[in-house]
Amino acid sequence: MTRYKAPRGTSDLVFPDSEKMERLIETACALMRERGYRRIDTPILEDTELFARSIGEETDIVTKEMYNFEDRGGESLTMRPEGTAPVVRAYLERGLASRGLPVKVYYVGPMFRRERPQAGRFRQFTQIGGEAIGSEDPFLDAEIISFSDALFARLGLERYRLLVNSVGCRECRPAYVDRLRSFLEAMKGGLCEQCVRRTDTNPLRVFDCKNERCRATLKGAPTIGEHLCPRCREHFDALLGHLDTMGMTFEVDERMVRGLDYYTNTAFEFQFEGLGAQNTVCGGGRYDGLTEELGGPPTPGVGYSMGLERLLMALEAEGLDPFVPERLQVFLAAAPGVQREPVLDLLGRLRAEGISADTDFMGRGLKAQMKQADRLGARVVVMIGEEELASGEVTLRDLDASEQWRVPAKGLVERIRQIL
RNA sequence: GUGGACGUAGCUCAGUUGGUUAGAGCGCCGGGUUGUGGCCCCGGAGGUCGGGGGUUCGAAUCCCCUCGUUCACCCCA
Repeated sequence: MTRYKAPRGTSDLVFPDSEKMERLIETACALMRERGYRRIDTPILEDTELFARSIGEETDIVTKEMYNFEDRGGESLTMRPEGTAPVVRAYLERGLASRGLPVKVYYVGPMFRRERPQAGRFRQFTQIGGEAIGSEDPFLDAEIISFSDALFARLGLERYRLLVNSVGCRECRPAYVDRLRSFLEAMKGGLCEQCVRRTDTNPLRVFDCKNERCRATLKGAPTIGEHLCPRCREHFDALLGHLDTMGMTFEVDERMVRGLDYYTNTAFEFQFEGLGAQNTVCGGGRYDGLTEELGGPPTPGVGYSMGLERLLMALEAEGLDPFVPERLQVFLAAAPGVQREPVLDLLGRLRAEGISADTDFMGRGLKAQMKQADRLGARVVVMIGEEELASGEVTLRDLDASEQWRVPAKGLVERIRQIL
């Protein structure tokens, strides 16, 4: 056991897992591009204030989960806990609106939250996310939501469900929350200790309580659905209609709340089976007030973010393995005593042709080199020995077919191409 | 932040009521083929038994503390 270990909640991603993640990222990014989204990369560090303002001063993320620190110049910086606020900040700072609305962008990268790790929860995790800024058309909400569905379909995933809800706007939500709060205060006797506490801090959360008595008490609670203003109602109904026509199956879950303050109207989540307690792989929604909160002009926006480690777990849970690792195409094995020059020359020529090639660097015997070739999944081995060199030939072995031939070094590349 | 479970080779794990040089399988290195993989056979390397303290003639094994991992709560991707 070595002295240094990866910090709690972080881990090394080692091959072949690292390659699965790489392929997953490639697949997801390609799908975003197919839908007209362009790539954006924002810094991992941002002003602490950016997150406090956007996510909400009282949220768990801001009050206890952020990695923030004072840098040597005295500024308070934070390692991003999520991707939306930085994107919106960049949208404003870079004047992306002038590139034409809506601005549709996607990002991939690490996010950081200082929580206790558990199944599907890490302190550093990878998200892919997309944001569509500039339109309040519910069709755009539907497009954002349908991305996940399309990605899951491409990966072969099936055991998931989509939950959607409307959390209202800046007018109707506070009114609803007040009404809910007074209901909860009146029914205090029928609630557990935690729910009584939540009545003050985050009343919407009481709907998550598993306690039987609370559930019974909450039967008569006012729902957000009954309290949406006409505008929000219309937006939500239109969204549901669009999801229908897109052929997506979903459940309206009026108890679903998102953990970030900036959401308005649409909120949605994709949950999977078999992932443990952390079963949400993708979450998102609309954030029509966020740009103003950050000092910009009123601009609507919708987005999603997806946890890629969780997505990998979902694949595992469904027994899917869509990413076969790439094989090495050629391994060059030189018999002991053979000069380096002809080996390096051939290696260079193969690589220049775009053929993946590797060779021995351990000074091993031929047998051990063959073993290495096998371990690397090489398709063919080119053996170079004194004899071959003398006659201007090499031995070409097809490891899959277990056949080999003496071939002239001249047409070797062409010959290898035939096998591959 | 709270609670439970668990820490023995790179990995997965054995280790009998505390007893002498701590084991297996896989992996790794080498040999069986002085120029040939995957199967098989043989050999080898590799372990402060998470760390510290205590009990004992003797601790991987019992006790305490500590660190770590893991699962759950809170909350979330």
